[in-house]
Amino acid sequence: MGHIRAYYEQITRMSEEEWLFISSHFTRRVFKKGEVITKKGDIEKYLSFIESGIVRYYIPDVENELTFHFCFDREFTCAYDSFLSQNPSEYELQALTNMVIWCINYHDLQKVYAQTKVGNYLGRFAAENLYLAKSKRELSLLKYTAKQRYLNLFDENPEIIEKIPLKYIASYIGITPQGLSRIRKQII
Amino acid sequence: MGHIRAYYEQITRMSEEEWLFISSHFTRRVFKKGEVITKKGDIEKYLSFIESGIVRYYIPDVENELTFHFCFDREFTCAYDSFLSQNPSEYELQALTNMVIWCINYHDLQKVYAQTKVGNYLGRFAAENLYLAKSKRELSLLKYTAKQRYLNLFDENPEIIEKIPLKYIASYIGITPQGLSRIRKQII
DNA sequence: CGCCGAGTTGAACTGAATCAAGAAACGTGG
DNA sequence: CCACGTTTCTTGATTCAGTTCAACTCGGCG
Repeated sequence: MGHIRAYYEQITRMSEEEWLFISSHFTRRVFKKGEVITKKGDIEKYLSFIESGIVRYYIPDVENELTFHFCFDREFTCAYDSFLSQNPSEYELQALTNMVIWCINYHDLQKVYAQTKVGNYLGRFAAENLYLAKSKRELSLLKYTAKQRYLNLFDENPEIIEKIPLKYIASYIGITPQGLSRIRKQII
Repeated sequence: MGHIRAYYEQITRMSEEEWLFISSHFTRRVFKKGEVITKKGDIEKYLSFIESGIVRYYIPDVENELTFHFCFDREFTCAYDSFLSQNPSEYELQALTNMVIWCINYHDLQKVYAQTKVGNYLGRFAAENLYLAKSKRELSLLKYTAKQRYLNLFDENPEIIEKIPLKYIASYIGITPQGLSRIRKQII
């Protein structure tokens, strides 16, 4: 659980007391490669910190499943839309590898927000950064061709290209697996 | 300024004292149609509430200006990326109509966050909702064709279609003005 | 060994871009 | 209030990025 503390310390100082209060609400969970962490239609119960593993975010659909995000080691992961609104999720989270995560449930997090100043600050900071990341992605989708988006992934997040099956990457950058296969051929 | 209070009251209750503290930091500003509110390269000083008027968000470029957002009456408006990070803005805000806005500057907002519980809550709430809106837009860009995105605008935000020049709408849904003109012809 | 899913490749097709030109609407000054 | 220039919108012809459908290769695994 030290990884969570290290993560928080990058953002703001926190007293021992605050850390004990916050950390007491996290519990450990384990998932196998391929398992679904959060199902479409369920209400997201947990905000989770990834100790190890990779998560894929996708909208399931018999014909045309849509992958739109990945999370890695030492990041928080969550079906935020559902978690924030406490409505059923429109998408799913799947473990792409075996995983270990640390979870805090919705009500405990509300307690942290209500009872610690630092919790509230961290919550706002997290939401702001999620917003900034999505803004960047919006511009990427509007501004660049699929080929350019793929090349940008190399620079910004090579981990995605190294560790994730092509078909999911294709969906993530908004094209078909065949389309991405052709783009790759052009590049080499 | 009553509109701001009404807006806040939709989100959470607030004491008279808190309201007086918060509202004392807002100042009134006026812009003429076509004026630039926040310039690219400048650091965003203000978070602003729109009393009346329409704002366009865009990345200026001699060749290919990119419009990616609009704000209307009784919404907050801001170059958030710049405001949150206090780095120079990569985009601009322009008044599409004559406007009246109420502004709070960065340092005063930090005071509000530091000194009122309700301010912090409102800040987190705002960031979370900005995130949710961008998430929705991400999916719209990945999932639908330009034609479908245009039709969705009718349902979700007809104000945009009624009040905003076609060339900006085209950019917003990710196509050229010529492209949108053709799509329109198909629909009628 | 044979099966299955992931990735590649080819051919025909499509949505949207680009280039170019004309029509309509808009704003400003006389 | 009209006339003129500018901007916005439309339309046509051509090009291009990426899709779709289909067939094939490759590697992992029971």
